[in-house]
Amino acid sequence: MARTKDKADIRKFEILEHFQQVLAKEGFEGASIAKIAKQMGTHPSLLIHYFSTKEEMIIELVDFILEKYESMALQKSREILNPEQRLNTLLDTIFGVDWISLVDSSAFYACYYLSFRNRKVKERLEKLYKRFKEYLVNEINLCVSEGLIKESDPEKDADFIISLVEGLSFYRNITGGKQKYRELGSYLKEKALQILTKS
Amino acid sequence: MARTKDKADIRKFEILEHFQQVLAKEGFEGASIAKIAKQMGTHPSLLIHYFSTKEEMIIELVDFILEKYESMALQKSREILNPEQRLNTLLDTIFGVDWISLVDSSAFYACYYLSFRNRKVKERLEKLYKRFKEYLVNEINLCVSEGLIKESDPEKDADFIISLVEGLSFYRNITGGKQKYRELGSYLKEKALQILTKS
Amino acid sequence: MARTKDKADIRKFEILEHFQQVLAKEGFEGASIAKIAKQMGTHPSLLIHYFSTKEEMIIELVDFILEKYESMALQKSREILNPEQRLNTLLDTIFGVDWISLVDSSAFYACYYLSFRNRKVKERLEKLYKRFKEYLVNEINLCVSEGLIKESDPEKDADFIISLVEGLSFYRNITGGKQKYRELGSYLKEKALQILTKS
Amino acid sequence: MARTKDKADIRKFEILEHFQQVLAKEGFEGASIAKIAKQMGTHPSLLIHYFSTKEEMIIELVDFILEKYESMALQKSREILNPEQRLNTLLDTIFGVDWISLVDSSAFYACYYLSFRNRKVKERLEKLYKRFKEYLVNEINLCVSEGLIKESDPEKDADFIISLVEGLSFYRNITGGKQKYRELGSYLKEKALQILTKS
DNA sequence: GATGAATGAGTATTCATTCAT
DNA sequence: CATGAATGAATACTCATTCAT
Repeated sequence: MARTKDKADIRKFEILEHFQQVLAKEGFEGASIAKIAKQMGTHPSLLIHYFSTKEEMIIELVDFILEKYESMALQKSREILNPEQRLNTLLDTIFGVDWISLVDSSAFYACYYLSFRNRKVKERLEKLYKRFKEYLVNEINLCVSEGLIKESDPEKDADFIISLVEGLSFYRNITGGKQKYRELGSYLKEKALQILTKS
Repeated sequence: MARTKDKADIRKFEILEHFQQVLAKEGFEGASIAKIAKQMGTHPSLLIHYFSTKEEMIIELVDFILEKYESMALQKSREILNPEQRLNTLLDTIFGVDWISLVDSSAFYACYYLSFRNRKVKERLEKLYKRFKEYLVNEINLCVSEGLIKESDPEKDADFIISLVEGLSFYRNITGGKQKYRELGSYLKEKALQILTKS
Repeated sequence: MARTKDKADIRKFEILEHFQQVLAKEGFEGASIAKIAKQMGTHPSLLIHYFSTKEEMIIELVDFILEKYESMALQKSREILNPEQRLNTLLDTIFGVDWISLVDSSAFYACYYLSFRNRKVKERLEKLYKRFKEYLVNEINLCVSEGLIKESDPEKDADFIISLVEGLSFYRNITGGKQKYRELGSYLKEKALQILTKS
Repeated sequence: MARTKDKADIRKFEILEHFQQVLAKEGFEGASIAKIAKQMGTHPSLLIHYFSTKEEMIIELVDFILEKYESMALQKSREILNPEQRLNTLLDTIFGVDWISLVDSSAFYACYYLSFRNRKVKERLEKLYKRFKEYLVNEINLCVSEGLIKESDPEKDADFIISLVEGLSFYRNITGGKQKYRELGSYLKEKALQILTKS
């Protein structure tokens, strides 16, 4: 019978949304409490009131961003039973435009860059990728047991796929637009499939 | 008999070195002129004397870092004539530990993250990767003409390799130490070779 | 029953008072936020808290000074009905010591000098003198209708009086003390009266 | 047989010219050595080289400006013998546009404002007006002895004229353009003549 | 729960000036 | 005669945070 979200949570959510916006515009150096407050039309002390510290605010923002990143990621393929279709859909998803576009690239790399100096952030990222890898390993094992993939070191192949996906995402911000990204994405997906199935 | 560097250049170089150090320790938000000066044992005004603006200092730092990144990168394979050995050495280099360790990861991703909001930085990164890609395309074409690689879309395969390399570099900072990196690196290199040579 | 001034206004007033003091002592070049704060026994950031910008602080100071200048200026003569007495009192006031001493000369000329480069300040000064002139024109017209002054171009005569008054004020700061000023003031008043009444 | 100006004097002159320009644009607060140097295309240390101190530079600038102000001022009437014409020409000059336009108003009032806090500057201004007054007293006495002016307190009338002239100059910068100034100038001149000659 | 006054350390940059060349 | 490296204090302003209401 509990209210699922109380007022404070809503407020916090609202603040984090604005934080992310300012972060995207101004980078981590420029994303000050004052600016976030200004954009919200409140006073800096309100933000402190809810998070007590900027450090804390940052940590919660990181969670906020990474949760977004993960939440929608691997839904689609879950219900498909045919292993071939299932693998295909999975790869389509992670090499596709939608996923990467989910989270503002800038915000994601802000977290990544932050992880170099902030242990808590680093831990969160590690967990995220650990879960991602586990998921992939599971999927690969499934394909192996179904005979779709003959021989594989699932651990290494999962790493391979993650590397490829992240490389794509990294490279995207350097070499241009959505169209190029889409093309390269489907090329890489093909290669990943080749490697997995040795075909 | 000309002086290769005059006093100012030496000083600037020195300042940029210290800038990079502080950047690695404190991140972009924390790398203030005052801190850099303090670490050098000088006054902030001296840094301004040489760069007049922090913005300018940052741009020169980006050049400084990216030049380092590029300079040593692709030397080794250049003199090897045997195409098979040559390709092998090239891949060893770019998937190896040394290259990526050349530049402090944090500094490199600082540049990358900066490129989201700073056009000049973005342009510099784009150029860097354009040159990298051109180099790879050349090498692939060479292998094709020598019969080592049978069929290839060199443009796309270059993109593939870069993605894989950058993915490795990205992933490295998340999943742990040098040893793991080395293993994953050589696994990815193998896969890259497989894809190129269809073996 | 409303509070006539809330805390912020009181604080602002206090700050402006101190600003004016420092201005008188150190001139515009020397009147830094830090010095004003120091004299108040507070921190520079507090002043910024209330005015957000030095520019804004200056504008409010100008208003502050000019309002002082205008407020007490033309009160005395207002209630006198006899036109001769009334004109006399008016001239006594504006050529007298009290009025000019009201505002620190230095502060007033600081505003004047500032008006050369600051449009807002210029506009405020223009308004001040426009009102002053209108007031004088009215008075002259009154004297004309009462037969005290026979022929006059009220506009030009108002300009004449203002010029004389401001000339006196200007000249005062150059040629010495109160006593001399008082003498010259009453001499000029006499001449002004002569011109107006053609006697 | 001495060179009338050596190189140093020319350089100093050049510097002071630029100083005045910057002063007009930026006010005293903004007229820094660095900016003057920049506008000249030299280095700050050069200015210091010639004036050793900014204080000194300012004093020399004040002399520079006030000399300009005085130099051309009272030339025209000097050679006229007919006393009526002579007085008339004198008044035309000092109430005319040319004189006041000689020196940039802003620069002149910069000196005036500076005199509040700088004794040396104050002394120089006092001398200037003392000479001005002496000159006027002489002229008035001349007119008296020639019968053109019947009764006068030359000292006070000189003060009267100076007040009027300075009032005009002050008022000008507030109420608008050259045309208005010209009109008011000739009106005030007329009044001055009236007062002097009691006509 | 929210506001805003207050603090004090911090920011990039400018200042006049000194010194060595 | 001129340059420019170097200094150190000063500038306006921003920062995260505390506190009282």
